[in-house]
Amino acid sequence: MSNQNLYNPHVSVDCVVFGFDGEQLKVLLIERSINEQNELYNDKKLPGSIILNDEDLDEAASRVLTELTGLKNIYLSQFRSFGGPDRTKNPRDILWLENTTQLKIGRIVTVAYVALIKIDRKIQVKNDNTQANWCNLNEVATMNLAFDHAKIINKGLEYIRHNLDIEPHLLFELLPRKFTISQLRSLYDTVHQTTSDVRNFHKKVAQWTYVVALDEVEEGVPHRAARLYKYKK
Amino acid sequence: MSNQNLYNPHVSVDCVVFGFDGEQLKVLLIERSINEQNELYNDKKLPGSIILNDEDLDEAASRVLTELTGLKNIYLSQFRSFGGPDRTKNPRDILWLENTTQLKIGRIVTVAYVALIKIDRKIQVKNDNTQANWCNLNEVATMNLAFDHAKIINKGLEYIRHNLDIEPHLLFELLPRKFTISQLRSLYDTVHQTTSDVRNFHKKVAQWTYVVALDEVEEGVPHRAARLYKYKK
DNA sequence: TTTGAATAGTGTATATTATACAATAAGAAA
DNA sequence: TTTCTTATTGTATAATATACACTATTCAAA
Repeated sequence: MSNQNLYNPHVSVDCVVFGFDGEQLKVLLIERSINEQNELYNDKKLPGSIILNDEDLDEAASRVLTELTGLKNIYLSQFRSFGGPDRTKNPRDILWLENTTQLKIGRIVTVAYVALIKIDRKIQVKNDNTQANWCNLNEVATMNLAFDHAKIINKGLEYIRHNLDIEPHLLFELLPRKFTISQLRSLYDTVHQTTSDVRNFHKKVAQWTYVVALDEVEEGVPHRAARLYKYKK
Repeated sequence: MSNQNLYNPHVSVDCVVFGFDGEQLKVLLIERSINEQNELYNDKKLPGSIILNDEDLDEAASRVLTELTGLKNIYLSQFRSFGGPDRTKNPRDILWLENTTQLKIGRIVTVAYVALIKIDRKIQVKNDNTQANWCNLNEVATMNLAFDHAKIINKGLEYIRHNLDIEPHLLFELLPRKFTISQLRSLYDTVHQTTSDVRNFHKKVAQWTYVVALDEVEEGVPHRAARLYKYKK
């Protein structure tokens, strides 16, 4: 157990990373393979890990996200901790934890973060056999997820739904640098679970001083091209 | 170290309990005495404790609050975790922790909760030398507080300021069962840091279907008595 | 080159909600 | 009866949100 002085095996961080493909919200999940009695078992998990001993929680979340996805300088918001005594009781999860950490694992309390990122950012695995993929949010319910990660994703979604009202700026983390009003409206409606009127939405955006029109239109569409806008804080 | 199998000394919960005395917000703090080199040192801390091994975080928060204040059936909302590696580095705090828990203490990540309660609820210490008191929020900055509890209180305050907009119902946890519109307005303005117009506030409250007028007026005031209202969910 | 298909872009009338503002009512105390 | 203190109430105006439908532009196909 050589990691003993490096890692704190009682606390972890998990990152719920949301993206938007123009139609729906997606969440970034890591493929996990477990060799269980010589049968290979595959499922998915959130990017996360136990924390280092000398590391703050926010630092741990950033580090873990970079290690597992290559993503750097991502704005992460802590939204909730999960610590039910049963969350690390599944034998498959324990097996995987002890294999990957080389530590004896008891109960782990996890501190969960959300991040919103542009979906076209390169997700590059740096080291081993981990593989990160975008998954449709509405398929999460039907997938096999490690630990209580399905619950964590749902709570993360709730969190951004409430907090984008307070922080509308976060929306733009999910859009390309240049975007159309249609894209913005589609995202807005997806997050807020509304269907807003096209004209009224244009009026609303017109008052957002941080959305500025560019002298460009989109290209390669088989119809009238829409004007492009950018976000300026 | 007989508590070893009972307590998890790596994770704690802390409760930021707010009350309202009609004029300002108050927070419930526990007196702490530390015998440091034969000098008695006094300061204050939030009601909190390390968690039990078989206990969920929410359960731990309820238990701790009951143990330290006698309060039961309090609605607690988890709002944030604090886990900087330095938060349990103050020798005085370590001394106190090891004395009270009889455990070797390293780093502790704490999960913080807020609660809002009626200030006239009886706070009764059940066991030992702990003593809980209401403290004015605006004096917290000038007091000596354990660990990072000053920071936790501030974040808790931020949390209720944001979340009472979403959950106006929580406001009524802070008022007596029967209250006047003045009291409600005073609380509302204190929390939201506003000064609202009397007439407009009456109109606003009139549309809150969950605030119902009683057939009673307040008593013992040296002027026209105000009508009493109650909260009905 | 004309036509159709697809999406972009725009204005006005109405309803709802928020704000500003001051005089009267009620009860207690002198 | 007067005075003091707080409670209670309405109206006019401004700001914001909503409902609603036609014309514009571009590409592609006939």
